[in-house]
Amino acid sequence: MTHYDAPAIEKKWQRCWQDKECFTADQPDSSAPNHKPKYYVLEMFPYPSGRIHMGHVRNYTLGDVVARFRRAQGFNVLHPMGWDAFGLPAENAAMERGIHPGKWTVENIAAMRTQLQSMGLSYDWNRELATCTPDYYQHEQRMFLKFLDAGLAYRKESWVNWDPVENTVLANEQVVDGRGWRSGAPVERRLLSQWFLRITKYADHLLAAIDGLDRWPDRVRLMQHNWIGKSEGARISFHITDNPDQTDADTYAGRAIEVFTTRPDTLYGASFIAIAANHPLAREIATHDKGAADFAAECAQLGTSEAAVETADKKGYDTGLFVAHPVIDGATLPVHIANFVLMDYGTGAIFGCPAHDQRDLDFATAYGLPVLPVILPEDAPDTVDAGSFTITDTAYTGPGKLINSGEWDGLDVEAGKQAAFTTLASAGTGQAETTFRLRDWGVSRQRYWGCPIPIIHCDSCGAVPVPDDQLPVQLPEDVDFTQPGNPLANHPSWKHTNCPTCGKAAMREQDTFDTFFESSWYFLRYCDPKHKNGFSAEAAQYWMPVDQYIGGVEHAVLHLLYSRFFTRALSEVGYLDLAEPFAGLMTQGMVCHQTFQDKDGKWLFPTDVERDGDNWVTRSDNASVTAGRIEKMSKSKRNVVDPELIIGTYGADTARLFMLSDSPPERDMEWTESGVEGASRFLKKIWRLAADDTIAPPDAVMPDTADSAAQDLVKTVHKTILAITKDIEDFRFNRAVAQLHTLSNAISTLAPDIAGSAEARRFAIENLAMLIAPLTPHIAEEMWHMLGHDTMLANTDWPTADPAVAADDEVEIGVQVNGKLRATITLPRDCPNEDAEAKALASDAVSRYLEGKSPKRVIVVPNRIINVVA
RNA sequence: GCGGCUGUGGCGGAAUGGUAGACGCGGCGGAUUCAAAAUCCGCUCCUGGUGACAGGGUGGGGGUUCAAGUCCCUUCAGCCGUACCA
Repeated sequence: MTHYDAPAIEKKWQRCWQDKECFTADQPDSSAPNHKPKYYVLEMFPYPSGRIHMGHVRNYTLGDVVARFRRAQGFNVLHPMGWDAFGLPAENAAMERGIHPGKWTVENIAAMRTQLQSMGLSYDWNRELATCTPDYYQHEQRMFLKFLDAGLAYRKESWVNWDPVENTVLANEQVVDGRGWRSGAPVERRLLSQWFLRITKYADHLLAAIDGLDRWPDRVRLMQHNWIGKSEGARISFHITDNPDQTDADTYAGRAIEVFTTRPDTLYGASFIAIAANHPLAREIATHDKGAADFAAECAQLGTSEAAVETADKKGYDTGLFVAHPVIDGATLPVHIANFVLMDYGTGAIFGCPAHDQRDLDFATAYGLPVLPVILPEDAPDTVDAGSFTITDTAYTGPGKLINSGEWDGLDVEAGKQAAFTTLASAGTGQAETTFRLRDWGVSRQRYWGCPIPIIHCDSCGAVPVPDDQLPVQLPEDVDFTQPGNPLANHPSWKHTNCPTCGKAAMREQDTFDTFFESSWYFLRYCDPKHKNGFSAEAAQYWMPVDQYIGGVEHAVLHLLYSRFFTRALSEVGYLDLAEPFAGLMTQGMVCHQTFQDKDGKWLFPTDVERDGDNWVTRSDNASVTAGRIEKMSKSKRNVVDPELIIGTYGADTARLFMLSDSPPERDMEWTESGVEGASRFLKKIWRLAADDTIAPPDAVMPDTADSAAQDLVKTVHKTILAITKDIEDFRFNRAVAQLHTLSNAISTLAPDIAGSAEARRFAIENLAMLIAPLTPHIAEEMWHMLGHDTMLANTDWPTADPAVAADDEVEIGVQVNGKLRATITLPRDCPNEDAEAKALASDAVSRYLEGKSPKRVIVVPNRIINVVA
């Protein structure tokens, strides 16, 4: 008996699959109708960082199981792979190591492709794409120009993080505590003119269509729902008053500040107006008010990330201006500039009602503003009324009746809102309005390594699209990363061109697209990867939507929402006719590993340490090591395991099996050495089963005289087929693996010398090979081969089970007395409830607990449980 | 801050509202071996008991139900996202 030689087996079958083109997807052909139903499996394509990591191994193993399973079930499967090849890391490599981003990227792709191929993934490599090639990105230049024609793209000013030392725009992740990550200089907010895609046009559609995404995880649907953030409220105008104490007031008197609120019912409780630091009025005031200017500068240091803005201490600046209360005659409210008001949401201005909004209350407390309750809580004691109800340090946001609110008194919150709409509308100072949290998608990036935006700026003609015959606009190769700023803007000649309209000297747009642009349509390119227009409507119509999309939950909102929008936008401009790109979605958890630190707190690689009894020590010099928390694998904490090392040591099948074994796919998992060993041990075990020469030859038939134990094994096989089929359909791969363990235990414990054993074991091992094939395809093919087949499992149908054989005749069920388990009894399956009840009551344990009394009630759940209520 | 998720033996996890802990890891005991590795068999939630068995148990607190890991309320801890990382 030869031993299980994973590297040799894996290489052999990978070559076989390739030679026989097992995984080439059939393009639909109208002259030869394809009777197989299509199935599109897609994993989120990787950024080519240079080496695959365990997150990739997990992601692509999950996808490969689905692809192989569906192919075995008779689907025409499309399972492609490519490279999300534009992005910041390539530019960082260029700056740090002097290597060209393109060269770096191409080398990384080559290395990672080899690594992926060693995993035995069933990709149709003919469809491979890399987004950094003009062959790919030229299509998005045309898409963008069509969006522009259709009014789906436009230009406006927006804020960026500016590093004054590096002269570059920083990504949010490059801003650490308000400073540039490389320069350490405090960042400034700067306004730049940038391109936007009008995703908000589809806000309602994108929101409503979430209901139809029934094969998406609920949490992702909820996150998208909340991200779009539809809220219905009112827009209210507050007019600035004359104020004798304020010399500037005349400049502003009579002008309106537009406020959006979801709580117009609390208008009587308003005690101030707060506007964003970058609100037009605030910026105007800052031009002549040093205090306002200083405050704006302070706010600008927070950078542009929402988390930074929202977690900052609530601060404000009193402008000295007042506005008239729109409902209370003669009342005025002070106008503050506040750091917690966002210009991007609503109108960039709010009215503060401290009694019923915690943030407003914190602000009012800090700045000595009045707190007037206008909602009396539903559950307030009778002794509390409008006069005595007070708010101290907790705002009340629940339901109740309006108080201190003039003619609205006594209404509930909902009726109060309606009353407010009526009052405001008749006074002409406000109306009902719906706003969305979702903002238009800013696609301009001040970077080199991205798709050039095909626009020419002409002093006379403005922003002019690059004519079709001049597309694609290609990136220049000769760029310099040694000087600060955007290399595309620094390039001596690339940006200079002539205006396509008037012919005068003009400048190219020097920004490139956000890399989410590429990932918003790559799934369409795969449908027809050589097509001159990016893809054909026919191919897209056939393959789309993606039946099963798999990737990290970190993309739950942005990438998925942008892709949903992009598919709609492309349909609007005539590329195809489809709204939703992803019919099914599975979001995988992270791969984690224990962390290790030496006595100086330096992070250590798992390969640097070893166990010494209950402790950990360094391999090199036995120094003691602190074993820390189990965290997401990351380079910075060095708690990484290299997939190539694992595949080299144990084989791809072992790595794949361990990925699928213990944790459910959507949950975080911990990579452990012992887990890998366990997976490896299991594969060696099933290998020995297939290599056993006491099993029957192919085509052997179970003898009529077969022992009942042999028949039980056959039954177990049928049960296992049913269970694993369901488990794979439901993405419960860890359970499928457990079923495989149970089956292999049943095979190995069946005595070899009883009647029917040899035949039953052949039947079981053949099915074991077929069932494990999607998970560990190489060893499955080899076992199939060892069992005497000259076909390939890659071309073999999924096994089917006979439910009648799988069904048990008897069931063992629990008997409870008052909800506590007291006995178990065996009953014929589906026996009448009366029989079940009689047998339960007859059991010793039950009569002991009943103490001769008759039960009050007996609940019989057929084949499940019996509960006797005493 | 806001939005989302997760929490079950020593560990990863299993459990259509119906016998909590399948399966694996680790551990303990045994077989095999000159010995070891590998392999095979048995035991393994906690407490008490020789045992049959009894009691407790799904982050904490409360509730609904004949029955709650599962549903509801509340609270704590950790993780993900937060619009220029991908």
